[in-house]
Amino acid sequence: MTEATRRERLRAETEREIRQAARALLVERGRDAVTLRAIARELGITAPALYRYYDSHDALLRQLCDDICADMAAALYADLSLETGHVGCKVRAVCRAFRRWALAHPQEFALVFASPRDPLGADQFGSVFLQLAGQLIASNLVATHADDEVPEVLHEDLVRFQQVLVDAVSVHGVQIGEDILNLGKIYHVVQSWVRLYGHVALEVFGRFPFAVSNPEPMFDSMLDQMLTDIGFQEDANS
Amino acid sequence: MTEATRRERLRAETEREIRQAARALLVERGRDAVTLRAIARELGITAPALYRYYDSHDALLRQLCDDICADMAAALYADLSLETGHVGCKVRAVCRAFRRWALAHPQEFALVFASPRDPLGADQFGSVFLQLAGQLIASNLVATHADDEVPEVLHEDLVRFQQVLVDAVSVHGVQIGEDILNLGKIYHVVQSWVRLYGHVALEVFGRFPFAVSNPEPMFDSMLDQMLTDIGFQEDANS
DNA sequence: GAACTCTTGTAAACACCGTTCACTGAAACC
DNA sequence: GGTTTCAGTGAACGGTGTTTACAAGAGTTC
Repeated sequence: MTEATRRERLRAETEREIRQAARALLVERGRDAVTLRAIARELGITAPALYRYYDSHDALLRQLCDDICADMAAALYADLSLETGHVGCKVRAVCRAFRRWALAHPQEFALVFASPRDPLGADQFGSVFLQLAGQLIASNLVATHADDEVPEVLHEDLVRFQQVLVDAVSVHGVQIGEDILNLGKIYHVVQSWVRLYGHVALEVFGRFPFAVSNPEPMFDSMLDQMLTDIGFQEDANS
Repeated sequence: MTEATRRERLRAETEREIRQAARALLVERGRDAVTLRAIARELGITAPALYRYYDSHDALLRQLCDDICADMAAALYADLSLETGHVGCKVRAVCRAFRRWALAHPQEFALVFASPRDPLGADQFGSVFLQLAGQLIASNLVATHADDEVPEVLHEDLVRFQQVLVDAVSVHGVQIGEDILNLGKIYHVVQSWVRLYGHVALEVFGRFPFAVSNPEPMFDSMLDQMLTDIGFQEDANS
């Protein structure tokens, strides 16, 4: 187990502390408070020492994004594992978990999901959504959508997403045939992501055009509608 | 016209230049480049002089947000005035204009619509949307939604939005009866805002789970679906 | 026109920031 | 034991928001 040398262990430990301090600063005092000097102060070292671990402040922020994604994925998986119902229930659970996470971690959400930087890859995205989307589409419950519903101009992009989904699911050893993962279904997954993300972001940023005093039922209501539209919704009360 | 004294005119002029410089910096080099010293440098004055106009850097940023909202509203109104069709066409036009504006001004969009700061009031929001939403709801085209579709828990909040809409429309001298502006319709307007905002934000921030090479038809497709769901969509090609 | 106030700007300073560089001292290696 | 590797230091540079004391012009009053 302890193959690593003493120096390597110390380095790993310090790196862990750096990430931890950066995360705490982001959560407690916002993005602008995540400064090299503040992190160093927390660890009891000086700012230039951090350059032994990260090339720049920006690189450290990127690492922070990755950490956040990983943590979010873990949180979603955790909530998902508590849900033992059929696929529809699982989708609902993971959507609710996403909202809950975003509201509990607004700074992290803003950094990862609403910053005009490089688009994040599928892996960084937290594979939870893709995993579940794949399973959802694969399940025969969503069989009402055919390819010809989807405008031809979108085919090229949706095929790309199809590949992303196949790859995401195959990581866990599951195989999906292209006939099951058709474009009509994929299109509806994209539409669902639009609504889920839209609702959560509006709520986190307080950008509904009126004061919302009771946001949770509003979200659940949107979710019901979404699940109905996507093609399976046996009962609205989960 | 020139009631103002010479000093007042000079002050107004300087303030205008400050806003202009701040805006240019935001657009060209991002939020973090909007610095008091950079603005002052642009005007050929020193940074502390700016404190004669704004209490703090943060206050200046707030002003910047207001300016952006006003400009966006003007842009949307301009695009809207080019559309001479019925209400459905106007809604489509303003939604497209919103997307176009957001993509052309990503930094401004991020600042105004995706920052974890105080929620913006209805006026700051750019009254265009509310105006149009009011007109849309008032038109009998959207008559398919009844109040009992809407969960009771949401009534309180939707009534608040109802009031916001009535106020927004009445500013322009138009009166709407409560019977026409019913909760079912209002609910669908909120759902539409969720989808519109979600799609635009995902596109601006590059947060679709796959590379989108052809985003415009995807947006139009979403818009078609949205207009259909909201209850009026005579022909899909506008 | 002189004296006065109000306003707008300046310069200097403080504490903070990211980043670079020459350096130390200890761990790791041969 | 000598050498190399490397985490960490301290000083420095130019940048930031903000405060303070001060100057100089504009507007006002007598």
